Amino acid sequence: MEFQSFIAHINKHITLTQAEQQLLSSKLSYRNCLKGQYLVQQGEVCLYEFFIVSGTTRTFYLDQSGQEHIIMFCIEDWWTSDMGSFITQTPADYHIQCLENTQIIQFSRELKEELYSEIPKLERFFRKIVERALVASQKRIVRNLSMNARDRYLYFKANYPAMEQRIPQYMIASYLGITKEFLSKIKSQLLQE
Amino acid sequence: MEFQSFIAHINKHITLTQAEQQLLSSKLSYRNCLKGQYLVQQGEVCLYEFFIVSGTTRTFYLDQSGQEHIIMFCIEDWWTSDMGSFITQTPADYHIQCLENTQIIQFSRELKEELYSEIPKLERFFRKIVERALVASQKRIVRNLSMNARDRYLYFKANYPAMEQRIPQYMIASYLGITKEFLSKIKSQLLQE
DNA sequence: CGAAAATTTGACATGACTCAACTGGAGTGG
DNA sequence: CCACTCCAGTTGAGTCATGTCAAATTTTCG
Repeated sequence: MEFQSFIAHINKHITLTQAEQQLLSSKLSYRNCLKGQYLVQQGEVCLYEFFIVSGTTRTFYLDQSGQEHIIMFCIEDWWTSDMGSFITQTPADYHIQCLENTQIIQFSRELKEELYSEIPKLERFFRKIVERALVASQKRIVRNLSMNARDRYLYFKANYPAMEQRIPQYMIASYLGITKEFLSKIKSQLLQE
Repeated sequence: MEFQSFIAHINKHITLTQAEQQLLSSKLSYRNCLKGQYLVQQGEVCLYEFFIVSGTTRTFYLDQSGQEHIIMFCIEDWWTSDMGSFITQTPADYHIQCLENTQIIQFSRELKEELYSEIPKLERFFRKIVERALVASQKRIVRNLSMNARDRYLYFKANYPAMEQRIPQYMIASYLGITKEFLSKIKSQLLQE
């Protein structure tokens, strides 16, 4: 079946009948995005939630002084969106950009409402996904509060080894909340040990 | 009716019938907690989600060096819990403590499952609540990344004026990610302007 | 009133930033 | 295949925001 990986992802959290899987599949479509392409632009209303089938995205905030602050990276099997914008239909706070060619499935509000009414179980699925994301987000706050730059980098390296390869260092620095120069110094210091 | 404020809170997000309101009320009970009391202890499994009827709580992480890092304050009409612990039944990452005498309604996993099956709409309600919390959490990450200590304080003051009165300064400092001494210096500097 | 807790203040230390110069690939075009 | 450019990454000197520690002061509350 075509949307196998997505269905499998859902079945990790709830159990869909064959009929429900069929119904769901019939409403989906893939979209292929190029490296560099924007899925959401800060200031414009975010119309979708995105499930990443393959590829990588970054979500970042551009402040008044033109600096980028990376909130999250997203890889296959994860969801991304500017949720605040999506649920209230107000201008997005963040940009979401593909860092590689990326294949996604996108969910508009209408599609989600339709799915909720036809497969009410999905309400539970999305609740669980958001719960997980909230837990991760709070843990990130704690790390930023309680760890210094060096330890945050070591944590990142240990927990997202795949990302360290695929993502340029200056973006990792931004994600960690430090400058690219300082990350470079941390790395060279770590090598000397 | 007894659980009026709670029912009103729910009705802000979904619409319950009279019968559903009755049913819901019949399953709830208040619990009164004293200032200083812990609702959740780091290291122990968190058994409930809490709705705050009145009072204030803080959620904080105690690191190896014994330092406290405040993740959030909670006041009336909000929810608090260690969600990671609650949903996976693993030891909690955080302490949750009452800063005043606090009246709560607590929801165990069993109660929530029961409610979900009897009032499926609540699935949607909780999804929305968690979505809101996630949006707030991500915004906090961005503020911590993009603003300096002084601006974070001004933001806090402007957006949570009520809390500034009720919460000791050293906790606000911890929430902002700075030391109490430095917050004190920021305040005195602001006064001189 | 008195003790404990919270806040303030000052001297000094340091982690992280800025800026500018330099290095080294990865294209690109002649 | 070389020369050129562009972008990511490195390195170093100087600076700044914030932290540490210790003492003084104020507030809270039994």
